[in-house]
Amino acid sequence: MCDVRVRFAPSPTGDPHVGNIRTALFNYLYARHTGGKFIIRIEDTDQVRLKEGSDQAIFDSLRWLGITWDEGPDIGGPYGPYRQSERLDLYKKHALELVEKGMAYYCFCSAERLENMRKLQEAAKKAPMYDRKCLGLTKEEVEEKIAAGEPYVIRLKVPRDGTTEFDDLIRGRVSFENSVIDDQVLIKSDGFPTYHMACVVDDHYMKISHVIRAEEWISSTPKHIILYEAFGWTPPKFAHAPMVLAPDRSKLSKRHGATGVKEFRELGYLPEALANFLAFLGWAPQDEREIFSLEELAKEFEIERVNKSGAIFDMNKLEWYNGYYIRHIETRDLAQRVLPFLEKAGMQVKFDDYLVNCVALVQERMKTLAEAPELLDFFYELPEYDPELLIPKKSDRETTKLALEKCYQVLKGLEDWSHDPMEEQLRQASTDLGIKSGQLLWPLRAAMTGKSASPGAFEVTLVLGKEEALKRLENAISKLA
RNA sequence: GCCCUCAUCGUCUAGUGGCCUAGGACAUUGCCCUUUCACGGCAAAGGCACGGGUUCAAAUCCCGUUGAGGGUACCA
Repeated sequence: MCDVRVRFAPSPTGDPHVGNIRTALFNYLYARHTGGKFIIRIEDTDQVRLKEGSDQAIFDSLRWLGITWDEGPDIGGPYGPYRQSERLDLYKKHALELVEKGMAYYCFCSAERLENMRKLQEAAKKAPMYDRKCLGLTKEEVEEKIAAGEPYVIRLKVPRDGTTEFDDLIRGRVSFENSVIDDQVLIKSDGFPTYHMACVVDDHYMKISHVIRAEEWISSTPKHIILYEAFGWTPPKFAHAPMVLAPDRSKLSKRHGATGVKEFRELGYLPEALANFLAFLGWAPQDEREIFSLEELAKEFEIERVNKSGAIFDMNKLEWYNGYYIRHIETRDLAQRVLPFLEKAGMQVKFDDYLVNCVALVQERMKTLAEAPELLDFFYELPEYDPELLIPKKSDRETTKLALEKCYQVLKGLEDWSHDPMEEQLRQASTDLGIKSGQLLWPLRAAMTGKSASPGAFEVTLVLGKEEALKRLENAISKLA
């Protein structure tokens, strides 16, 4: 039994997509579950789509989520290099070996000819496939063309009969007629390998045991298996995870809103929440638990339990997870995480006990870290507000003014600035005035916060401190004068 | 068009032939808690795509239909 070695092989085209990261997560969890290795390989074979700085964006996103790897371009490993652009010779060498064996061939057809050919085939309602024009070239003709500097690609000669099958760990047996598989380009005219070539060669030399990737790769798998066979290599095991879809069931893309990990980070989602949510997109444990840390996921995750059908990325559920994690992490920790969002909103805030005390009061109301500024701003600066805000629905201006003045007296005389005596005396005060507690507490809360929705009156008053509380009461009373 | 894959509440899912009168979570609605907003508690509504088989028994197995998704590139 061979050791488990799995890999995440993104192409560096920008901020990694949550769908890709879900695939990375599954690989990671499988590796950790089995005690195997998790490898990162950068597939930078498309010089056109390549985006500068993407490697870093990918590493950052994974690290942020808590995903660690055992081998990769940044940390090296025994089977490097882990960047395909640094392995070009290897691919070329193996492609030539296939040509030598008669299993691949040079093709000099122009893009225009290929395009015309496809159009004709489509018009004739036939599957568009390369017509093997260049397969008929003699060795001499090929050499002549190469010598003349004609651009060329190397194509795999796919058998025209028989079937290619594989046992997918998630889907069971999948079978393709070879006759529908095109003669895949292996080496492009710029000398770079195609995905199919590079991925097979690398997975072999990096001793990858399981290829866990998204469903969109199912129809490429037979091409890969044919390649493994051509080289005389044993293919790895395959597992094709379901797609991550948008609410309209199409592929999740930018027009549906946030799709990149970095975006979710900036939107104020916690890595714990995103990871937990993503793990549940296409996978679920046997029992009914919903909350899992990465460690717990690694313990429970089984590739055989991954679902077959596409999963819609439901923002509502993500938000719920996020709120849950916000409520359950340490308050000091939350305060720490909230700080950059407050600074970004232009608030003059530093990390201190006051901040922690404030955060404690909004912790169970916060769904994303990005909401922190609007939830906390009044603790630092009382916002402008309409005097009408002070007056509860079931009260009037006079009563409210009286209530506020009473609050002022009570708070001013309150020696023990703590919750229970404050509550006791304020409730007593409303009784004394012959009004309902709401007729006194709403105005107090509104005076303290300048908001219609906020944490409770006692809690806020307590945190603001006597001096500030009295100041805000004076301000409120003058508004009603 | 051709090939492949998939199909349980609106969404994520549990379910591997009898424990299913189909369970949970999110979202929705109502009630409770309550000074507001949240949180929390309780409750309601809501689903096995359709049609045939197989079987004493089917959400579960088989076939077909329909629908959805993916692939069909010198992109990955």
